[in-house]
Amino acid sequence: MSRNEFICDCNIIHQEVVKDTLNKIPKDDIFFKLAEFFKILGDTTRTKILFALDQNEMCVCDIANVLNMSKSSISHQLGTLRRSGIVKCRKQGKEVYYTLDDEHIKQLFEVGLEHIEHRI
Amino acid sequence: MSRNEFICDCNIIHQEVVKDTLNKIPKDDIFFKLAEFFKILGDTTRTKILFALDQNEMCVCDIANVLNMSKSSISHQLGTLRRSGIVKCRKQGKEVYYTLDDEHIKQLFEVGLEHIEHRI
DNA sequence: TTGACAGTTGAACATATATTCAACTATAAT
DNA sequence: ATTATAGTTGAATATATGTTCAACTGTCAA
Repeated sequence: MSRNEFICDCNIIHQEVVKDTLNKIPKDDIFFKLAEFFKILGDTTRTKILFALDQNEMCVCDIANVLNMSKSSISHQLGTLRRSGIVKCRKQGKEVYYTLDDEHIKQLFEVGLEHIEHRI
Repeated sequence: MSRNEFICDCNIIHQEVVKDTLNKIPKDDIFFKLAEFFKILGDTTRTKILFALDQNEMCVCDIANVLNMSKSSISHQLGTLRRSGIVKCRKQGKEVYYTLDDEHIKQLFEVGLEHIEHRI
């Protein structure tokens, strides 16, 4: 069992390590969801929105002014964040107010910033 | 001061909130680096690689076998992870062995998984 | 020296995604 | 009722990115 048992184009050099890892590795859908979550955080517009909402509840126009971007663009991103369960909104009159809906965001930012500092 | 002072296409509805947020918000390059870091984690292939490396030091072929993907693809992703300072490698003979080079990865995975659980 | 294999790399291709634009809904004010 | 504004949405466009392919380097063994 050293070759051609997998689709990949190389031999298994360390059978035990590979076997051990295959035993421990979670199912694909876990990685899919995990990557999907981090992908949401992997955009400057969204990270700015999340930072802003961590400071204050804000309506779409407020956010657009803070980021100096169009309402449409912000609204699209807020939709993405809402569908991911990271922000929630409440409607009041003509305005829609957004807040964070995830207690991990601040923590993730802190860890992320630590990584950045560590890399300078 | 309620209009046309910013490029964005809407009024400032809550001046104080906007002002307060603008005072607190970090500079663009911070968000750029932060998003860049999270973007790295926002791909299933890379999250799998990182999980695998968190279990064992592995060479490229080992990882390719675990993920059932081509050497080339894995090598490209390892390059991305290396340039981001998330993994490091050592060469021994023909093989190149990779390990994690960031103490935050496990922590980030845990927080990410908490978010996923919370969303089910 | 020759062949085999681990790994890297650049180009090409396919796919994903962020922003813009235009049209639309809903609410408030006159 | 009409007008103005907040916000949403789908299509289009431009850009970013992941994988494949082919060519390449470096190391080991015969």
